[in-house]
Amino acid sequence: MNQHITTEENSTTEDTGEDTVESNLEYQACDECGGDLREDEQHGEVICEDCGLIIDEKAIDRGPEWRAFDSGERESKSRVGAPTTNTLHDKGLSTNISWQDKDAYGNTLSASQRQKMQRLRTWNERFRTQDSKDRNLKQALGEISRMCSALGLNNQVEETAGVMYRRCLDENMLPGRSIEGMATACLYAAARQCNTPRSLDEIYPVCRVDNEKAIDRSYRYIASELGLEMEPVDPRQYLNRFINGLELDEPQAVRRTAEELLSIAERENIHSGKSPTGLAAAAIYAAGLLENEEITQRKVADVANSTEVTIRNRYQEMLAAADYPVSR
DNA sequence: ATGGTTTTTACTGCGTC
DNA sequence: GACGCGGTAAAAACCAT
Repeated sequence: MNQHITTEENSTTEDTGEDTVESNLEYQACDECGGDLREDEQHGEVICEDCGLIIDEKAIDRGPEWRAFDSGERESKSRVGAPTTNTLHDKGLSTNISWQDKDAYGNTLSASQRQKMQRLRTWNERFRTQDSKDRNLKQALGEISRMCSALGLNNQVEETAGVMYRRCLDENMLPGRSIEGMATACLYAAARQCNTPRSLDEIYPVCRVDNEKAIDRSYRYIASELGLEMEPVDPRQYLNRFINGLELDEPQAVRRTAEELLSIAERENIHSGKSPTGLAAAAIYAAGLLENEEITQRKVADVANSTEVTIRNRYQEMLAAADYPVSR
């Protein structure tokens, strides 16, 4: 049984997000060529349909759109209360007292009322995070949220990571492990499952875990304990991001060629056992050669967190497998 | 723990600008 | 001389067993 954890039911952007995003994008045009923009939700990127320029890597959570224009929509969109979210430790269901000292009409409160509200806030906060699990969860979700922002990962990843962490907590997997480590591991797994992988090398600098291996260990633990069936990362998922990190004249040509090379590599079975980032880097470098782009091994290695040696080995194998150089 | 594989580190020589 | 590239050897990391 393939137990992919997703949060489709609870995703706040699920049913309304798509049309909303599409209609928003209609009004925007690509800076480079003026083409239409398309949101690649899988990769959390906004891409120009024509030239493929990535306009925005960090998907913005545009939040729920609660408008309904006919009875059908009203039916499908109707909810009781606010949407629940796994990014808050109580799923956003608890009382929240505004920090502003305003009443419902926006009028400023009197001094005594202000004092009263302050006391209520204090107590509300105490009840909200009453037991240790809640406090634990609150901290973990805060960490996950922070790291998601730092890494430019979208809300779906945050939700998924949140669900995973909850499961870890429910299954009593936390004792003896650090909250930060498990939260980071959940995020790593979630990013992979949402097809927006980030390598451990990328995650490590933004997390608050002091050793990189601990994350890896926790990740494996989670994956096996929760029965996640994690497939190896597809190197193609790194292409856009890495290419974007290089300043190229024809990024799209390079991307297409690199994609092709990776597909061939996959077909010829020279990819298994090799690091996905290294493969992606080598494909980009090789594509650069074929497309007459000036890309140095050093630069690709840098954006891909790999090394020149690895790129050399991989790209030669790939070109050989592809029977290149064939000029095109 | 162990052995096989892959990646990284460090160093070298070569050609070019 | 700096730079990009290719190769190598040895260390380190990784992975299945």
